[in-house]
Order: sequence, then C-alpha cells, then structure tokens
Amino acid sequence: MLSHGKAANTTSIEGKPMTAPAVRSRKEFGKTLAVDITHRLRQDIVACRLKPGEPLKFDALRLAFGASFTTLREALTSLTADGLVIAEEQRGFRVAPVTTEDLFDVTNTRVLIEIELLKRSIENGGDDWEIAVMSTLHRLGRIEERLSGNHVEDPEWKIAHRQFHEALVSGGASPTLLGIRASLFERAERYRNLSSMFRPQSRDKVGEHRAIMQAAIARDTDLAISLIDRHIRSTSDNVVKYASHLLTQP
Amino acid sequence: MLSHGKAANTTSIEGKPMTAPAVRSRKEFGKTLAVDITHRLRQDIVACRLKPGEPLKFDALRLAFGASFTTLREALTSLTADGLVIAEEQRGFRVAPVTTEDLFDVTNTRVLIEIELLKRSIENGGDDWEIAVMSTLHRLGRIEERLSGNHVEDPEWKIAHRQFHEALVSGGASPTLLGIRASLFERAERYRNLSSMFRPQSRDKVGEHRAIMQAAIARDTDLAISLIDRHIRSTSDNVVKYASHLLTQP
DNA sequence: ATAGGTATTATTTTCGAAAATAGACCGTGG
DNA sequence: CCACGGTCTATTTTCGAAAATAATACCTAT
Repeated sequence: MLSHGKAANTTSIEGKPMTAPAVRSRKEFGKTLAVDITHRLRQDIVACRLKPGEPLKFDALRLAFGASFTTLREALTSLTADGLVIAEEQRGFRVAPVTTEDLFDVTNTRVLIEIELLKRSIENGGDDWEIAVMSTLHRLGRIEERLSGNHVEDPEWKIAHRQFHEALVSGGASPTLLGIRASLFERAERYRNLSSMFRPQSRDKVGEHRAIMQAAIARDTDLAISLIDRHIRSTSDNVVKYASHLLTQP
Repeated sequence: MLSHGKAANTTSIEGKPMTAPAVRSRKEFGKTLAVDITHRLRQDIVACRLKPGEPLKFDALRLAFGASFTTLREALTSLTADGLVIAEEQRGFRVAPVTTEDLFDVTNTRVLIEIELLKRSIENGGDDWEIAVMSTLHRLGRIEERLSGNHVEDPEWKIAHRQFHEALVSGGASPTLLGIRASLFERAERYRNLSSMFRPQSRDKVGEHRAIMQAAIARDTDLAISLIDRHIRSTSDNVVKYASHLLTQP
C-alpha cells in the first residue's frame, strides 16, 4: 500500500550540551502532528503512491503513519477540501479518483486562474518579481542540464518547476487566488505524475518555460497568456495521450 | 456568545413498535455529527453571530454545540479551508477577521469566477437553465413584494437570493468552479450581513436582478457580464460605505 | 431456490481523559 | 525598575476505548 517506515526521528535537538539523542517529534512540515500528516498524505496522493480510488481505511493508515484515528481524520478532512480525498459519510474516505472529466475541469479552471494571476503579475510585478522569475527559471535549466532526459520524475526538478510557476504568478498578490491556484496545481500534478510513468520522451519544456519567461518580463501580456494557456493544456493533453488507460471513464 | 441549546439527544430509537415520538437526531444537514456541526458553525459565522476575529475556544464550543473536542476540531478544520476560520497552530482557532483587503480580494475573485460561469451558462444553458433562472427570480420578487422594505435581513429572502445566483451560473457545469464560487459567495455574504445591520435603505436590487436575468436569457453575454460585474462590486462598495468602521484596517 | 430478515463482523465515528504546549504570574537579581 | 527564569494555570492537541453504523454471513419461511 505505501511506505513510511516509522522513520527514526531526530529533528529539533535543543541546545543543551549532551542531552539524550532526542527522538522528539517527527514533525517535518508543521507544528502539529495533524498538519504534518496532512502534508505527508498529500504527497503520497499527489505522487500516486496512494492510488486513485483506493479506500483509505483507518487501521491501515494508523499503522502507516503512527497516528490515531482522530488525528488522521483531521488530516483527511483537510485533504477533502483540496479535492484530493473523497469523503463518503459513514463509509469512510478514499483517494479521489482520476477521470478525464476531472482532468479537463481542473485544466480549464487552472487556465482561467493562472491567466488572471499572470496578467496581474505582468501589470504590477516589480524588480523582485522579475528576479524571482528569472532565477527560478535559471535553476530549472541547470537541473535539466544535469539530468539529461527524463527530468519529470526527479523530485528536485519537480520542486524547481513548481517554484518557477509560483514565481511567475507571485506578482499579483491575491491570497485567495493564489490559494486556489496552489490547490489546482497539486491536483494537476497528480495527473502529471500519472502520465510521466508512461510518457516515452519529455517534450521541450525548457524552451516553453523560457518563452513564457521572456514574454512575461517583456510585459507582453497577450503573448504570455497564450503561451501559458498552451503550456497548461498541452501538459493535460499529454496525460490523456499517455495515461488514458488509467483514467476511469464515466 | 451564541445560541444552540444543549438539545436533548434522543437519537437512534430502534424500530420497536410504540416507542416515543422520535425526536431523532439533531443532524439536520449531514449524516455525521461533524459535518452537521460544520454547517451550523458556518451559519453562525456567516451570520456574524460569531464575531469576526473572535477566538473559538473548545470549552465554549463544546458547551454550545454539545460535541466533543475531536468532532469540533474536524468542523473547524473544514471551515479553515473555506476561509471562514483561521487556525494558528498550537494556539487554536478563531473566526476569520474581516478586512477591507480581504473584502476586495474576495470581490475581485468572485467577479472573475462568476463571469466565467455566467459566460458558460449563457453559452451552454438549456431549457432547464432558463426555467431555473426565471423561476428563482420570480420567487425572489414575490418575497420582496411581501416584505416591503428591508428584505436583506430576512432569512427567506437570503435563501431565495442565493438560489437565484446559483441558478444563473448552474448552466456551466464545472464542479471545481462551482465549488469555488459557493465558498466565495459565503465569504461575501458575511460581509453583506455585516453591512446590512447599518445600511439605511436597500437599493433597487429587484431591478438589478431582473436586468441580469433578461440579459442572460437573451444570451447577451457582454451585457450580462457587465451587469453582474457591477452588481457584485456595488454590493461590496456598499459594505465599505456602511460598515467600514467594522473592518479592521491593516 | 430465494427473498427477507437477523446475528456477526468490520469499520467508521464520537467521546472524554491524558499529554503537550502556550500564556500568565510571580519572585529574584542585576 | 526591568529583565530573566521558573512555576502554575489555561488551552490545545493527541490518544485509544466505546458507541454507532454499515457490510457480510447465515438462517428461515415461502
């Protein structure tokens, strides 16, 4: 089902001289266990280590994450709001299924939101925005050079990729829109991960990203919009092309 | 602080012959207590019976809702995702504060989303959509006739009003977008409720709604869009005008 | 055989006690 | 007087047991 060994936890050793090895808290992400488990569960779902549609039974989760009913319940409730988990009252939770319908829905919504945020960024983005866009793209390029071929599966590439897209829209500061965007990005990433397992060769993302960056920095709104639109949709088309057999058809 | 009597709990009377009048379950909204409490809490927050910024302490909530820590925690976690509750790790929950920044953010996002959905509805809406739009407007009109003057505070009017706006966008079937819209609508409604307590006279909503309906049914996309845009923004302007003293300035 | 009910088991949901943490209070030493 | 440190209190967070509910297996009467 999944991984997560109980993982020896040597986080946060406090400043005292020679105090015990301090097993203290496996909390990597948040202060409370619940938000920590939320993040870990989210990662497992996005990475498809937990398969779409799979039932999330408490006994199994309790074993895998070493937390109690209540804590897990809270984590699952959070993820339900993100659309990564489905809750059926009185009948437990399961990983949200992947469907072509949902993929298109997510993609269309993403296009709408990303375009709006990109517009605002181009309009209002200052020096720091430009720098963020350029530097995140640069890092992405470096990683791609190093990892010739299939970067898409590399965790470092994924982070850099996410950060570039985040930087791109960071100029238009709307907490609400940015929150929605982040959630949609993850839902989409799950589909990307699904197809990356079957995709033969990755297309020229380097060039695509560079073109988007240039249009944005040049404040060419129309061009930037049309590029990002194509970029997002082509990614989603790729999923349909290479992973359609994994999508449960309605 | 708030209402919600302890409400004697005569749940689950099993099917025996002549057992008591069966008060059966205070669960009005969902099957599980947690989702039920989520809804009740949501209503209390939207209606401002729970004041913006107010800390949500477990002891008090437990008394008011007659549920345990865990159940309340789950409810609060849900509401956090809706932007109605703020969670500060290790320091509990509190009702999301109201600020002009947030109001503008919500309003702008709403305009974006509602316009998109309205576009799609006008493009794809069939007979059932037209009928839904017209009949919900009709009901709204009737209620306004009956309640001359300040309808905005009337719960029946609120429901009819929400249903009209829901019908208007129900043609563009995107679960994701509709979910976002619903959440934003409630966040906005909280602000509306805030200002309605101080607004001297309600402006001509009847006419506004009718005009939107007519433009939509006539499939005049541009007109409908500009009307809904103005409608949403003017509502928000009203809040600033009459309730600005309640908004915590940054 | 089979529909319909009934006991059994599996699983989720809810609870209140116990642990962990933050916040307030208070005295002490600079 | 103020800063620092430690104790006590208020509050949140986590746990595992207990209750409620759904799923399954089994039995009986038609």
